[in-house]
Amino acid sequence: MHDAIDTTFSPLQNHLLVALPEEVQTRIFPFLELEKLELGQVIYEAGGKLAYVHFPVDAIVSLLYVMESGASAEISVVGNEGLIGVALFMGGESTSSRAVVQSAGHAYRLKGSMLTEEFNRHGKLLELMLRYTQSLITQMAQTAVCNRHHSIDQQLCRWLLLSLDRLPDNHLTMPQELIANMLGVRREGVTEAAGKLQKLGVIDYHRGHITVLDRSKLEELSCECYDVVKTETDRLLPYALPKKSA
Amino acid sequence: MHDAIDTTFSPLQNHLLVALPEEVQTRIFPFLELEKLELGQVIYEAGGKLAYVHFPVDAIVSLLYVMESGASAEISVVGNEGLIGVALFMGGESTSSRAVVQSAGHAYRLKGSMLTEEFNRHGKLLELMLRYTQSLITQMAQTAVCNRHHSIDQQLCRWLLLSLDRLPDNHLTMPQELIANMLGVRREGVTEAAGKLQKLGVIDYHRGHITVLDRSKLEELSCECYDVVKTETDRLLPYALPKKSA
DNA sequence: AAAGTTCTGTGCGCTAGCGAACACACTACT
DNA sequence: AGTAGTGTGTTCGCTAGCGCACAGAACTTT
Repeated sequence: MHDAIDTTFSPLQNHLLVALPEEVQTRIFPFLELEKLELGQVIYEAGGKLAYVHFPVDAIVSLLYVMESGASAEISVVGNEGLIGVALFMGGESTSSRAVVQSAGHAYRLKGSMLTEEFNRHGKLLELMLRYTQSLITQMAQTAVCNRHHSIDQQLCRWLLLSLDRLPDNHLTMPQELIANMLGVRREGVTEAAGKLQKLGVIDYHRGHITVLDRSKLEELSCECYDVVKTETDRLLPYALPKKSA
Repeated sequence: MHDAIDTTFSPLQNHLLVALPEEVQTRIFPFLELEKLELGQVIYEAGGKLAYVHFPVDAIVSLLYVMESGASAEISVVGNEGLIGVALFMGGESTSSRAVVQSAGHAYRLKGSMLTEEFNRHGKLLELMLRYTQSLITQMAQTAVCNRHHSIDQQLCRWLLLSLDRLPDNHLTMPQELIANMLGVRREGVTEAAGKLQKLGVIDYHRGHITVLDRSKLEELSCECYDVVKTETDRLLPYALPKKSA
């Protein structure tokens, strides 16, 4: 699919890792393990003890809450701007949500004990992790509001944009059924909303392959939620703005 | 209503403050200022820089998101188990939500600089704040899911229970209009849901005065969300379980 | 080429919640 | 006692989204 995709990866492709001072990098980089993440793979289960934190490089991971009834909803999205497993350093060691791979790719994982050790040095890593956590909080809060007030059409746009920002290209592989799980709506609802976008020439959708054709139109059709999250994330994590800083 | 309610307050009535080691208490308690909080008072505005953190003793504060359209939704509730203003130590200094007093009462406030100074000593206070923040995250995530999947009836029960847990008695002063703002629904929707509860003898509702008569019934009628949040909060903040630990 | 699987489109009846409009409280003021 | 104000109950038509059921299209397997 890609020509360059199977070249070597580097931890520097993750915005948090690249922003660490060299001293910290030399301490923890040797312990990073590259892991391949398949679509749908569960990185950790709700309530389970976290053994690792994951720093995505080209994968996208969703924090998903699954209810007793089986109904689900996405709480937030994580790409190479962040990490999966904040509960580890926040002190809880587990979360009530599940982490699922939304777009296949790769991530570096680090043993929980290694991370907390560095965290407890109370240096730049702590500061970065906390700022990232706040951006996560913003995203979750916005998701709550969006779930309450906005239409499926708008939410789909928001979701596509959030995914797009974390993707190397404008192409996403994911059947409508899974998108429906993320948004917490019926598959048919997604079919309809995606159909509209298709008709407008904003996206191209074929059997689980979405290509975004008109990004600005997408932003226009989305609710304010995308913008709020984006702006706040950029404010909190300024280093993540340029493509690379290394 | 209470005989003891207008006696002097103490910072020890806040579960976070009471859990601090004595050494930290002697450092920061002299700087705590007792503040009276009126119903509807805005403690901080969305996007505004935070000057203080607030530790409620007998007040309840809601983190509320207000959209461009004016529609709103509650993100989480804070009582004497927590504090208002986590963004201060998380590094963001501001939030996209507003903090509104949901139940009048009192809180101790502490200058932001005082808090961050103590936070940066990287002791027990840091640990407590982070654990509390994670419980906030859990609550926000659950709110997002609840907004997506549960009926107004269920959500009202959840909301009442969360408020009840943070209240000295089983009585709450708040018109349906404001509850509607919190839940992000129409006032009429609340009227209907509250009417049902009234008919079932679960609550007594008269012109903004709610008295909970049958708490266990309320738990039964609520969605799973209340329980999830409660359990997780108790797990993360075990010191908050008994009445006092000092 | 045939058969099976996965993904998408469509149609239909149903309900929760919305928006608006209004009548009736109960409280407070003067 | 009267009047204004605030909180509550109710009604009615409307729409978004649900649950279900099925048809067809596009890939996969053999």
